[in-house]
Amino acid sequence: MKGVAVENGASEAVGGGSNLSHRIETLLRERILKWSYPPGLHLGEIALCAEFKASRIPVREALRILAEQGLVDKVPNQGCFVKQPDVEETQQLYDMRLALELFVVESLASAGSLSLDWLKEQRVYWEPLLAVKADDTADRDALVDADTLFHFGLAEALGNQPICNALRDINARLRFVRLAAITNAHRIQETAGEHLAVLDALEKRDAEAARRSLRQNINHSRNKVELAIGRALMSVHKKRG
Amino acid sequence: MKGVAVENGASEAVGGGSNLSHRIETLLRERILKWSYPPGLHLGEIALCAEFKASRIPVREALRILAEQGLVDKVPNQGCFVKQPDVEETQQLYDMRLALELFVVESLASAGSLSLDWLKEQRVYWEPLLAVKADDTADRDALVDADTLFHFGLAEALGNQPICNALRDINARLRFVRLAAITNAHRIQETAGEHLAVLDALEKRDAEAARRSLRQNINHSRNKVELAIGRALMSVHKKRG
DNA sequence: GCTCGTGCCATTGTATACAATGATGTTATA
DNA sequence: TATAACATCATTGTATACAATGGCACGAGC
Repeated sequence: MKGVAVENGASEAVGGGSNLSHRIETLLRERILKWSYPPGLHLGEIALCAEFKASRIPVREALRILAEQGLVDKVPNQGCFVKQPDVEETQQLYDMRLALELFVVESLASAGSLSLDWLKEQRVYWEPLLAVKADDTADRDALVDADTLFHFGLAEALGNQPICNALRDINARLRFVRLAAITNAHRIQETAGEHLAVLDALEKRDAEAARRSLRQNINHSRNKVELAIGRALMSVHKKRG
Repeated sequence: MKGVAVENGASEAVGGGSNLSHRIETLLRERILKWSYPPGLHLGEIALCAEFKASRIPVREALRILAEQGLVDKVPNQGCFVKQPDVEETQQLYDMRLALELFVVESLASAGSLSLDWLKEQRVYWEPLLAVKADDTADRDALVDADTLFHFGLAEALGNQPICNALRDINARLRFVRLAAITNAHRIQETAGEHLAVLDALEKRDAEAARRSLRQNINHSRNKVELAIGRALMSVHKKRG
């Protein structure tokens, strides 16, 4: 381990990879996802070079990757801009997620290849949340992570790498919006119920029921997120005006 | 300047994008897909620099993109290698394609949003192929293109950009293998029949039937490709031995 | 004969520099 | 005042150069 002597003013430890490109990429992604860089912000290569005290090469690499993942927009001769939340695109990403996950649960139900340990583990997590109280200030980040683990765990159980990768990418593009997906106690209960329904169906190897429950879950989430994007855009506009 | 005696006579005009990275990327992809670069071939940055008379920067970019698309493997401290056809990965890509396309036809059938023009156009193309003769030396490339257009047309009709992009990527990764998918008259007839069945189901807005026919079509294709990969690998091994 | 250390080399990451392209802003003229 | 030509700047693509890391082979020592 070597001491990382070169760091920017915000000297938070960047867990990221070993090379500078990756560190910059991680930092940028973090700031974009946390809205620390507001949507529409111009990300000039030279400005970023100054900010990270790096040359253009690593910055370019980072921007390229973020552009591929859809977190920044690359306008041909003007530079990069922090992606604006886009309702239509978000809906479409949700649809793609739905497409992949429907297939996943259908396959899992047919194959019955889901480990019982995992099923139990998920049950243990979600069942208590059926009775969550309104004023329960549950850790939202933890909930979002658990939700991710639930969905991602299904995909992993199928063992299809391309599908897992695609879902990971979709998740990255949706995450800064999904923070708003689980907002209140009602939605937490609802989510828990839907997840448990999926688990039940998988255990019974009922593919149709699994598809139905999963579709319900994702569509509910999608609807919440649509509202959240509206709010977020409004707030951004307010800040600008 | 080092006199590296690498002469590629391929001075053909590369239609590709305007920048060097993109041209190199296109050339490399072409050669990999055409098996002009055999699987496992080491693609050293410096060798490629010499070959394309470019500096490392564009070459790196090209290699990176190809690595992302899965056409080359990037081994941490050894460089890039032309991807070996991988039966398991191919199967998984087919599964992912199936996942996306099942959702596409299901949605299209439910929404009934497929243009009648497109339906007719596809019918006109595939119906004659039901009666193709054994010795009919149809243009295989044209058939593969038509097949691609059929499947891609469905996705486009749904208008979901992320799904279209994903399918395009999958196609790129499968293409050098799919050339072997439609091999004989029997399979051509079968394919035509399956496609027409999908079209019928979509016209009747029967989502289940559409899913069934599409699944059949893709699974048949998948099976053929599995055999083709086996043959290809065998041939490569023979050449090596 | 086997194992371990060392030095060389390929790969990789990064920095700096230069050319070209397209956008923007300014000024001069009608 | 409006428009057109021009100057300037930001972005982008590319080249060359240097540092660092890890692998591999060769040779020395046990």
